[in-house]
Amino acid sequence: MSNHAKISDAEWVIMEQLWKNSPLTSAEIIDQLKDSTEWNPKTIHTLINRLVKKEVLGVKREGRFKQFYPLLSAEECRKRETTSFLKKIYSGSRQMFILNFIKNEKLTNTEIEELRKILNQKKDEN
Amino acid sequence: MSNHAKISDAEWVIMEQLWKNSPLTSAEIIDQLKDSTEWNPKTIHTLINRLVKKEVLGVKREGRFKQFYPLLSAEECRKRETTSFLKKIYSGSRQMFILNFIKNEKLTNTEIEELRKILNQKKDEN
DNA sequence: ATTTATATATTACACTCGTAATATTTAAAA
DNA sequence: TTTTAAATATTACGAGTGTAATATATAAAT
Repeated sequence: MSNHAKISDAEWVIMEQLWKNSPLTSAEIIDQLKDSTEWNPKTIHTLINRLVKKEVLGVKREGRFKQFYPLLSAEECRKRETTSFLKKIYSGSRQMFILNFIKNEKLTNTEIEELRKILNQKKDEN
Repeated sequence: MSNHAKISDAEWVIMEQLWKNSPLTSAEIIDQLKDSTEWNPKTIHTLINRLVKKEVLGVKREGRFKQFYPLLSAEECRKRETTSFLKKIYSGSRQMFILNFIKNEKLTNTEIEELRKILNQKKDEN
C-alpha cells in the first residue's frame, strides 16, 4: 500500500533526483547530491531505505549493485502534496486560494499568455 | 523568537479557530471544535500549550480563566507555509506551481472567469 | 472549612524525521 | 585464499507530533 505514503522534506530531495533520471544506484545518488547538499552518505542511505520501505522507491539488482527507481510519478506526488497543502492552509478552498495567492503573484506577460491558453482549454472542457 | 515556529497540522486547526475569533478560553476552543473534530479535550489542551510554548499564541488571564489569542496573523503564517511548500514541491517556483495547479484542477466556469479577470488586471499592470 | 468540580500542569508513549554511526556481507585485490 | 575495500543492513538518538492520561491547583458548593 504505497497509497498514501508521506514523503518527508529530506526524502523529497532524493525523489527529485530519481524523477529526473532513474534507475540510479545509491552511489550515483550520493554523487549527484554531493554539490547541492551537505549530507553524509550514510544519511542518504537511510533516506533511500526509508523510501523503499514506504514503497515509494522500487529496487532492482543490477549485477552487484542495487538500483532504485520511483514507484510514484512526480506529478502524482505533487498533486497529493498540493491537495494536503490546500486543505491545511486554505481549508481546501480553491476560491480562497485563487484569490489570495494568485492575485498577489507577479506574472510576466508570457506567463499570463500561458495561463490564458490553459484557461481556454479548461473552458472548452466544461 | 516566535520567528520561525513551525505550526503542525493539528495545531493549525486550533489556530484557525483563533484567527476567526479571539481571544478564546480553552473551553471555548474545545466547544468550537466539538463538531468538526473527534479530539479529546486533553488533546486540545496539549495543542494549545504547545502553541503557547512556541510563542504563536499569547495568553491573558481573564478572571479565573485563561484566554488565548494569536501572536501571528493568518496571512503571515500562510505566507510562510506557502513558501516552504513551494520550496519543497516546486523547487520554489511559484509559476510552475500555478501552472500545474490550474492545469490539474477542475475549475467551474465561474472560477475560470474569476481567473480571467485577475489575469486581465495583471496584464494591465505590466 | 471541607468536599467536589473544574481548570491548568505535568507526564507518557509510540511514531516520524533528520542525522548519522556501527556492523555485516560481499566482491575485488593481493 | 586471505586481506581489504566497498556495498548494504542494523541500530541510535534527540526533537517534534498525534494522541492522550494523570496529577495538582484553585474555585465553587455545601
